[in-house]
Amino acid sequence: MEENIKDTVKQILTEYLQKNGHRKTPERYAILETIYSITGHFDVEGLYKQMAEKEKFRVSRATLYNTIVLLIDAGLVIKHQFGNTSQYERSYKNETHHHMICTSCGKVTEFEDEALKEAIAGSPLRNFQVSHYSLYIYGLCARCQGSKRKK
Amino acid sequence: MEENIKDTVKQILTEYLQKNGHRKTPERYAILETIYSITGHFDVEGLYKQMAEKEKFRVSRATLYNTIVLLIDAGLVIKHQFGNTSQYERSYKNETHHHMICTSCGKVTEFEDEALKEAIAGSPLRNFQVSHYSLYIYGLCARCQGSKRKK
DNA sequence: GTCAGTGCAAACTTTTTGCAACTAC
DNA sequence: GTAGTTGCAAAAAGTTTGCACTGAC
Repeated sequence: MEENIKDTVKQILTEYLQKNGHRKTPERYAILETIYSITGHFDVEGLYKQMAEKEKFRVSRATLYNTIVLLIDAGLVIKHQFGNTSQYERSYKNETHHHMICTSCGKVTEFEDEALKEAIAGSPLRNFQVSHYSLYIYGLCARCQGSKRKK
Repeated sequence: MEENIKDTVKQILTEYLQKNGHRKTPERYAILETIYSITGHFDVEGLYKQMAEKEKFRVSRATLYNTIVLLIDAGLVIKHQFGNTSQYERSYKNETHHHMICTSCGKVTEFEDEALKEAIAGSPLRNFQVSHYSLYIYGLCARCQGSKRKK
């Protein structure tokens, strides 16, 4: 299953690169491979470390930034912005989900809600071609409700 | 009406400061006043300029950052994160709304949808005390749909 | 062989922090 | 008088950019 998805997204990347006159560099495939082995969110620093340590492939931060822009444009990655750093996650075959963010400890929890999804999908947007969306719900997580302390 | 709201939020700030043992400095009230004269979103740089130019009050950027944290904690301001800079907006008596963000030109449009609001409010969150939420819908705005160009 | 892509380091931007001066209490 | 606040400047953190080198085509 997982390998299947990786093959598919590589195929999508290949088509995207060809169509846009970009080169099929090993860096791009290695980055895509690594991203699709990460389940949740990641930021550039985390991706950098993971590639340096777990994968044998070392790429520069600049290339990570460049490549992520490509992957977003290719529809393979989406970008989130909570906290100080940009967070990313793979988007192909990744279930749409929502985010609960604790305003005290910063913990991010994902959840799904079919009714909510339908409500958002059914929202009448005039003259706007939706690609994806993000719902962030802020509040206090269970742990922080008792002790309202700031980190 | 507007003045009424400003008086009310100042009152809320006063109570918040007293309860938490903070001082009632003129900077804090001037910042609150300025924020509540801004209708939409703003970032720290914009707030800084507006205070320097339109208001007679000059405060340092450091104080703006410090004060905004207080105001968020007091429930008078909420924070958004689209684009590179943190965006803020006043939250007292400010209608909950959603955001459409154009992935091509970056334009942010606000809209309201009662059904959506109810769906979000009705979403069953276990062990999470909601304070507020943000829905960001990404896609192409009318202008950018024709010419899919990147800025 | 050519030019897009990469790595590196420097530059930039936004936000945080340390510290001396100030002031609300 | 004395902490809490402010302003400034330096530092930190994240991202972008310039440029020489490399390698995909």
